[in-house]
Amino acid sequence: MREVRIKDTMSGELLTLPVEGEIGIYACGPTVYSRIHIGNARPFVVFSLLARFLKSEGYPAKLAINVTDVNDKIYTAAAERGIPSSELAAEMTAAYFEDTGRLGLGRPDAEPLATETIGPIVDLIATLVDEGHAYESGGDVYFSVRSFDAYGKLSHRPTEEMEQGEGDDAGSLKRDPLDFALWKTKKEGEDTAWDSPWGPGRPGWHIECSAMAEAELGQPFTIHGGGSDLVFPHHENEIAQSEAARGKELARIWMHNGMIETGSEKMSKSIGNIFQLSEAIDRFGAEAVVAYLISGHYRQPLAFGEGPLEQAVAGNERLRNFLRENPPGDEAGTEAAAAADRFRDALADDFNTPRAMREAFDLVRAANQRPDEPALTGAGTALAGMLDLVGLGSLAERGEEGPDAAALELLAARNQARESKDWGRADEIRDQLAELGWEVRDGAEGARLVPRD
RNA sequence: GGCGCCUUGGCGGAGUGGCUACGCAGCGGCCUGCAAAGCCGUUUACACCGGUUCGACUCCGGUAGGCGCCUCCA
Repeated sequence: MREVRIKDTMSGELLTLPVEGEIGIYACGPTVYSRIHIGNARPFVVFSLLARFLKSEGYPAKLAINVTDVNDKIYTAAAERGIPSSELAAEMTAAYFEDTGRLGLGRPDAEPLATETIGPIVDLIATLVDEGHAYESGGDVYFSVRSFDAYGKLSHRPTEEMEQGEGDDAGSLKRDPLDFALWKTKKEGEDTAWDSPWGPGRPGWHIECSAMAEAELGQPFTIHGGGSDLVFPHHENEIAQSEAARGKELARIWMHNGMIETGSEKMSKSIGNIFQLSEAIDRFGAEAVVAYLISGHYRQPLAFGEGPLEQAVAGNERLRNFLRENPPGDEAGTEAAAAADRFRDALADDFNTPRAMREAFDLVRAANQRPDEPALTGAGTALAGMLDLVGLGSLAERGEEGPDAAALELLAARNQARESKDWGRADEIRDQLAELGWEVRDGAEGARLVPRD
């Protein structure tokens, strides 16, 4: 079990994960009012792979990624389409599961829905009211920010000059402009509501995460993550709610991923420069999308464009080619094993995926340079193990189907043509094979057929 | 205006006080009937100006430009 360090947003320091007890990880998932874009996919990939790595190191990690399925935006989007908001939310939740499922990374250990956590949400709000950290006003319930002294400790903002709301007209109901809604009374045109001690309504934006995180992971848990745009106000407010209610820390480490940018501007549904995850997978494939998302350090912004995606495709092809020639199986030699070790070291050091990938590519080059080096036997085994850790294990999988009889026949005919040095005929057959989806590679041991993309 | 971050070679993107990141693309070469794959070489990368230092891309200060959050947002 390696010592794993993660940069904590709150303290700005690298903190070491505890070796005792469960590693609870909560990452904020999407609000499902439309299909998710590739920026939304970044935390899903980062935290899924982090949990996978920790488990492989022997840490008892549990990953929870929520779905926020009740929200103003959902009402608005549903009204535009003229369908019930619950129907839109269900549709988009299903789309989210499908789109992220196509990444081939499996599912998080828990994926709670806000609408299925209403009980704990109401209880949490009631506690805050009882403790004097929240108050009812006109059927709404607001959190009293000034009742929580530590407010601002995550985002390091002075409480002066702050004002928040969800674009509604609740201003007059608040005692203080800093306060934010925990519970919103049912309004005209809204088609979902739950009973509560303050009348029918629905949760505010931040409270659902506090409740779901506690329900799934207890409090405190180890890592709370999400996009860097959630630091304020979302995560700041989660801290205020949870810590004011329970009198103890919410999470030990705050881990935030950087934004994906198009033309140096962040990808955002409200800006409209979005690229849907499903579209990216359709065009470049899941492996390329995953490779792209781990091509930069999780905390840094990542440039988006066709170039980077195409580069990911090409890089994957290099790895796949190597694995075709060096299929996993043999036990890894010392040098190959050392590369795998450094790969894991990089991941243990603030989850540095680009540095880890360097080890993968370095290993490929070394093994290609010195194919007879004993220390590099089993390089394919080592490489496949590394790639599996970052969700690219499929690069090691052999094509599901070998060449069919027709292709083999053509290949044999081409071999004959080559023997008689009938190059024209040989090239002609090569073109025919290409049309059948096979690329011919002539090597020392004869010609091979490799599936074309 | 407040808080924080960034500026690396054609592109993406790591990293370190003195040593080739890596990948993609281009160019040249090796191999090859040709091609593919692979290998080698290559295009003198670290925004600018000062400072600290024997030595800075890597630390400090400033300048310019850019970004994020402060309103919904991964």
